[in-house]
Amino acid sequence: MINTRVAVAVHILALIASKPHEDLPSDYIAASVNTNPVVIRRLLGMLKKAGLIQTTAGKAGASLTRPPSDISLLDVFRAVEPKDHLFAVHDNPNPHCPVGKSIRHVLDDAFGTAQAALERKLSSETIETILHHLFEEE
Amino acid sequence: MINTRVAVAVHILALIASKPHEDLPSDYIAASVNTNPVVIRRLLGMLKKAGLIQTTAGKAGASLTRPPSDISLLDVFRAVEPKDHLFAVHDNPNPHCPVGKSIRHVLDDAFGTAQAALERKLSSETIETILHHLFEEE
DNA sequence: ATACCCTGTAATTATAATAGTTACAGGTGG
DNA sequence: CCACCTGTAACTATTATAATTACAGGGTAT
Repeated sequence: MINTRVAVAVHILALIASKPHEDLPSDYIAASVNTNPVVIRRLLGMLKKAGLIQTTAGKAGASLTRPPSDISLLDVFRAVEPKDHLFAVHDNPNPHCPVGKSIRHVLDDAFGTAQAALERKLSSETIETILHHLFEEE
Repeated sequence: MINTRVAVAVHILALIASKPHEDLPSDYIAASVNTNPVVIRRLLGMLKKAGLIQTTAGKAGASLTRPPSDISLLDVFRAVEPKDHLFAVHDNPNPHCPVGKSIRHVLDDAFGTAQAALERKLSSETIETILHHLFEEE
C-alpha cells in the first residue's frame, strides 16, 4: 500500500486552491487533515521543492504556482514519493539459473508498463477535477 | 513501493512453468531467488490458497492449475497482496471542514480509477509472456 | 518400519518506512 | 518588541517486510 502522503498532499492542495485569498497556517490545515502541523509543513516543503507551491518562511499561507487545472495527481505523486519504481524486485537472483539471470530485467519491463498505465491515469486527474468532485455534486 | 512478494511469486511461477516435468523443492527455488526456503514456502502457500498452484505436503514440487497463459500478473498480485486499495487515505479528516468532509470519498474515486488502469495492464501480462521474454530474445 | 527428505506453519528477530511529536532557530508584521 | 508563523532536526512509536529457527507431520524408497 502506498503511504498517505499523496492523499494528504492532495488534501492540502485542494484546501489552498479552495481558499485562494486566505493565508492558511499549517495548524489550520493540520486540523482539517487531522494530523500534526509538522507533518503538514514537511509535505509543504516537498511540494515547494517540486515547484507546485510558494511559501514564505515565518509567514502563514501557501499559494499554487500554477492553476489547479495544471497540477495533476501525478505531479503530486512524484513530489512526495521519491522512488521511481512502484514495484520492488528482489536483488541478486541466481545468475547461474536461466530464470534468475534475466528475471529482474523482464520484471522491470512488465511492472514498468503497468506503472506507466497508472501514471497516465494519474496525470489526467488534477486539483481542479478534485475540487470539482468536492464541491459540485451531480 | 510495493513489496517484493509479487516479483518473487512471478519468479517462482516462471520457474515452475519452465520445468513442468521436474519437482522443484523449495530449497531449489530459494537458491534461484536467493532467499530463505521458508519465504518460498510461504509464497507457495498464498499461491495455493489463491488456486494458482497445487502442492502436496511432504512431497517436493508444485504444479500450475492452469496454463501459463491463463495466469496473469494481476492474479499473482491479488494472490500475494491482501490489501485491495493501492493508495492509503488518511483517516478521520475533519468532518466540519468542507474539504475534510468529502475528501476521502473523492480520493478513493480518483485513486480507484488509477488503480483500475494499473490492474488492467497487469491482467494483460501473463506467466506465458514472462516466459517468452525470459527465453525468446528478439 | 525406518530413515531421509520434504512441506506447512508458528514464532522470533532485524531492518526499514511511516507518521506523530517535541524542540527550537529564525522570519514576519503589527 | 512581541505574538505568531515557518523550516527543520531529532526522537519515538508503530507497522510491514523479510529472514531465520524450529518443529510437527506427510511421502517414499529401501
